[in-house]
Formats: sequence, C-alpha cells, structure tokens
Amino acid sequence: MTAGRKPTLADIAAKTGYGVNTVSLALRGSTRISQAAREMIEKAAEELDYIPNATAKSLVTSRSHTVGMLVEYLTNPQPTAVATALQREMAARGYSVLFATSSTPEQETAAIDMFRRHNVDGLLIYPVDHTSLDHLRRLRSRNFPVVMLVGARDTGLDAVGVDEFQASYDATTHLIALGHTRIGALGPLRDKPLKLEGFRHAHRVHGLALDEALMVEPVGFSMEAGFAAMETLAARNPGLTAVFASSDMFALGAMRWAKLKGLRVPEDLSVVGYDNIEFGAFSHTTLTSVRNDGATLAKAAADKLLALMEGGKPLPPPTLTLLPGELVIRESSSRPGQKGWVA
Amino acid sequence: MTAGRKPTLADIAAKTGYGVNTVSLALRGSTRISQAAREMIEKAAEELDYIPNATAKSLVTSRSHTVGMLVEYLTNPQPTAVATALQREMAARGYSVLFATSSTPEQETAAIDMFRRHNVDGLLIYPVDHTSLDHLRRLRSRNFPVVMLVGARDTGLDAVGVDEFQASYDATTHLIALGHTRIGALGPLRDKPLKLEGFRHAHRVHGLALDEALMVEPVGFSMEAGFAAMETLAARNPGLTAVFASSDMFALGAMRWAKLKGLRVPEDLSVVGYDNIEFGAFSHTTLTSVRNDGATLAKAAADKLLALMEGGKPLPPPTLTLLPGELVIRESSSRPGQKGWVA
DNA sequence: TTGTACGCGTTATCAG
DNA sequence: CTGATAACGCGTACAA
Repeated sequence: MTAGRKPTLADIAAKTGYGVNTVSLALRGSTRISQAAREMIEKAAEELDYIPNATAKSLVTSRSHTVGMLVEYLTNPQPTAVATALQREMAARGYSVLFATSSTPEQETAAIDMFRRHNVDGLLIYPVDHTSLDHLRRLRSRNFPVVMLVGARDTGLDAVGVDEFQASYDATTHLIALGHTRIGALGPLRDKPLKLEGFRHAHRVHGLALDEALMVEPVGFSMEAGFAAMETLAARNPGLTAVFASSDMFALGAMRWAKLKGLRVPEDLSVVGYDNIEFGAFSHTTLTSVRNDGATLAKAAADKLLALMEGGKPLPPPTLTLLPGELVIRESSSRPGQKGWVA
Repeated sequence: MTAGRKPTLADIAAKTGYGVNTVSLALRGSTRISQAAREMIEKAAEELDYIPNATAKSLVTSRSHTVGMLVEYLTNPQPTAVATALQREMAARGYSVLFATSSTPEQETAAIDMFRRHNVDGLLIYPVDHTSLDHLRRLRSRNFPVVMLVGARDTGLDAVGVDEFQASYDATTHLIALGHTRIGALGPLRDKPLKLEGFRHAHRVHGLALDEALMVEPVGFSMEAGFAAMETLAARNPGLTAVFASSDMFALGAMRWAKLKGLRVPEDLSVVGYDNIEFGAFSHTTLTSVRNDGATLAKAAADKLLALMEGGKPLPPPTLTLLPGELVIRESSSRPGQKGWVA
C-alpha cells in the first residue's frame, strides 16, 4: 500500500467490471442493484480502501453537508461546552463542522466569507456584536440558513439561546431581596447588552436607584479582566456590598480581588455570576450563578439549523427559541454583613 | 437580490463578454491580462457578489486548503486554548479547519474518516490513546501529513508537544525536595502515561519508595473527577502529605476535597497541578503548576504541518519538537506541616 | 492578451 | 438491473 492517488469509483468499476454508475448506486445501497453485484462491489471497495470524495459529491449535489461554526474566544468554558456539544449534535446528523473564532467584526466577516467559499450548508454563530446583525440578515434574505446562539428578541433571525434578560433580572433581584442597595455590575455594556439590561430592569422594578458608575465593562474574557474591572468598580463605589457579573470568569476574578483586599465573600461582598461553570461550583467559596443548559441549547440549535437546511427554499419566517436560565444559589451571596443565605 | 444560485465565473464571463478562463486568470491576479479587462472583471465580480467555489477548485487542484483538527473533550482550558490558537495560525496561513472531538478510539477513527472524505490536506491531532498510534502511522505511510500534539518520543510520527515526562519529573522533584515522602498522584495510567512516568522516575532517582496505591486515575476530565479520585487516594493512603495532579482540573478538585475535609492547603496537603490554567492562578489558594506555552506550541505545530503539506510528496522522516514545561511555584505547595515555600 | 477543450470524481438522466 | 453521457465550477494545457 504505497503512495498513489486515492481510489475512485472508476477504480472499483475497473476492478469489478461494472460501470461507475452501477458502483455508485450499489455503494449507496440502491435497491435497483442485484445482490451479487452489490456484494462484489462492496468487497472491492473494502479491498481498495475506497473513501467517497465528499468534494466531488458536493459539486454535483450542491450540498456540502458541512456547516460553519463561529464563536468568540473559547476562554469561557460555557460557550466552549456548547461548541463541543454542537459539533457532536451535527456529527450525529451527518454534518461536519468548519470551525473558526472571531473577536472583532472584521474577523467575523472574514470567517463567514471563508465558510461561504467552502459552500457550507448553514451557519451556527455566536456573533461578536449582538446589536448589529445586518450582515446575518442579509445572508438569510438570500435563503442561507443561519442560527444565532443568542436568545435575543426581534432580530429577524433564527435564534436559540438563554433568556439572558430574565435570568439577569432574577440574579439581580436575588441580591436586592437579600437587602443589597448598592450593587455593582461587571459585563459588556454595548455589544451584548441583554444581561446588564436585566440588571437595570431589576433596579427599576424594585425602585432602586442605579448610577452608571455602578457598571464596568471588563476588557477581554478572562478572570484577570474581571479582577481589574472589579478594582475599578470598587474604586468608584465605596459603599458597594454586592456584585453581579455577566460571566463566572469575571465573578471568580472579583472573588480573587476580594481575597487580596482582605474582604470576605459573602460577608463583606456578595458575588453572583453567570454560566454556572464547574470552576464556580468547586471554588473555595462556591459561587451563586445562573445555570443555562448547554446540552439542550446545542440540541435545539442543531435541530433548528437542520430544519432550515433540509426544508424548502424560501426560508420560513425566523423563530426564536428561548431557554430559561436558573439561578443556583450557593455560598457567595448572602444578606449584607452576614454569612449564609436566608430566604 | 433574491434567491438564485451563486454566481460563477461563467456569470462574470457572460456579463463582461470575456471567456471564463480570462475571468479566472484576472481574478487570481495574473499578469497576462490587460489592465482594462482586469478592472472590468473585478468590478463585475464585485457587483455580482461573486464568491469563489472552493469545492470546485479543490476538485481540480486536489488540494482542499483544509485541515482536520481532532481533540478530546474541550473541558480543559489548556487544550482548548491550543485548539483556538491553532485555528488562528492555520487561518493566517490560508487554511480552514474542520473540527471534531473524540473521547474514544472509535470516535477517533470515525472523525478521521470524516476528515478524509472531505479531503483535508493534513491532520492535527491530540490522540485519545498516546500509546496506540498505528492508525496514524498508517496514514503517514500513505504520505498523508499528520502532526500529533503530544511530545512523545519515538512514535514514528511528526509531533510537537511539551516534554511531559521531564516537567512531571520536575514537579514531583519539587515536592520531594520540600521533604514530602508520601506523595500521591492523580492522572491517566495507561492511555497517557508520560506524566505519571515522570512522577515514577522522580521517585526512583531520589530513592523514594513508590506504592501503586499512590496513583489513582480519575474518571473523566472534570474537577469532580479529580475530587472523587482524591477521595479514593486519601482513603488508600492515610499518611499522605502531597499530591501531584496531571491536570489543574484534578488539582483544583483535590483542593476542593481538602477544604471539605477541613484540611489546609498547603499546611496539611501540598498540591501541584499541571497546565497552569488561569483558574489555578486566581484560585483562593493559588496553585503551583506546570506552565506550557500554548501559543508557541500552536505556532510550531502549524509550521510543521504546513511544511509537510506543501513539501514534496515522499514525506521526510518524522521529527519531534519538544517544548519545555516550566514549574510555576505558588501557594499550594510547601514543606509538610508548614505554610509557604522555602527553597 | 484571450478563447477552447479537457478533466477532477461524483450524481442524475435517460436509454437499453 | 445496468451502462453511457451530461452536468457541477474551476484550473490547466494548448491554440489562436
């Protein structure tokens, strides 16, 4: 078994004496082929170690059975888990996934162009900027299936995601119910506004004043970014007793900051995160956080994309699948000045 | 701009009056095309929103400019960071990456088959079982470029990775030098033996007896798995004063276990991890760990794969690129019964 | 400088 | 049941 090109249908045809077309049909399990022919052909294919050429197939069928998956940095375990689950879900449905990361709009369009050159049948995307989605709407208007992995309303796009607004509202309300009145927030202000809008909404509903200085946007997606943002937040707001973080990464960074400052969590500072990653659940002080079911999300997104890809070609109107986020209360949140949570 | 198929070279040819082949050459910047023709053609391509069909191109050139990337679960941030960096490195070199995860040998071969169907030009792989690599050697013998992301010696494969044996030896030696004599280990025993072999080797070199009961293999790649394995380890070994974990995930799980048992780290139990993930550096008790430079690794792997893909076709003999791992000493390791590390 | 013809490996169409 | 033949979109001769 030396070099040589890959065996093709023609090689099998030559070896068995049948025509390429018969070979093609036999290998795809057509019933119009005789038992004898099928067995002979399958045996020959086996011997030659034949591997179907998806590229050639794609050219003639104009379906690549490939989708593009575009996410931001994979530093956050939660989207990472979703991406992994998505790949498996798509594989189970017979689709391969081309993968790319983008942290800027330019990288995002470059990646999408790459996907289109490769004729992907659809796109799973966690967009960089949740508020400017024209390029995705344009794709959709050309009947190109796109499923966005963010639970944003009224985007004109198919989407599945957690109800970040509601979940963040719940998380903030939890802190307010505990008696906190000066609550800070760490998270994106412009690109991904849903979580902080939920934070704002909770203040409105419960009649709590909210100063813009109480919201700080970390630079990047690391614990260190959370740490630095927490430092800024604390400097600006002396009386702070609680923080809501849009990501457990930030929350853990904030807890680290508290430790270095000699502040106890939750006695001196309550911390609530988002994503419910394992690092929070196993942290020294366990982290109160919003759980979103990544597996369900991945499955729903895969199903939705599949329906669009294999359905008729004027795409149906876009639908939004909103999954609930559930607040998991642990040690890091309590009444101000107190240890342990009391309902 | 309604539905309709994608524009092709023929469409541009029709619109401009040139032949397809002139269009093809012009778009690829051939100098044999007149200035006027080029400009007219580029303008038409722009207007039609022409996107080259990589599939068709691939069929005729028999190069897909696509590589497969196969990793295990992305629950561990370190391999995840490497995977992300690899995708970016490959993109910078004009390659797209098909991505899959595999946690069993069966899934691994299934994924590789998928890659081959899609005619990937090469493969980046973190194999499930570091000791059975025949299937990869077989690919290589057919001149298919494969770069393994594990620094294992004498595999007959191209590989780039950290010197896990040496780094684990160093980490264990650190504990021995601190005065520990009963050191447990958490990590894979069979599939990925390098780290525990380094652990063993340190015992041999420093004349320390080593009981098989001191090594426990966690089930899975989570903190919870580390937690459970630590429980088993402790139950089997009462006098234990230190643990070496083959992954920071396991180490953090072990620290969590210590906390729940009322043991202080490092006074009652020293813990050394591996991977130097941010969660360890920002943990309540910061984690001593082995740093491996993921960015350098990704770059080296990308370069190596590129050389194989674009070099001549009897593949050159395989080479191994070994990167050093560096022990980063933090709070979690000290002399037995003591807080803080003294050299 | 540009056009024509052919082939890449497969599926689809239409005969036989 | 099976076999020619024509696409699919592009690159590479070679010819004009």
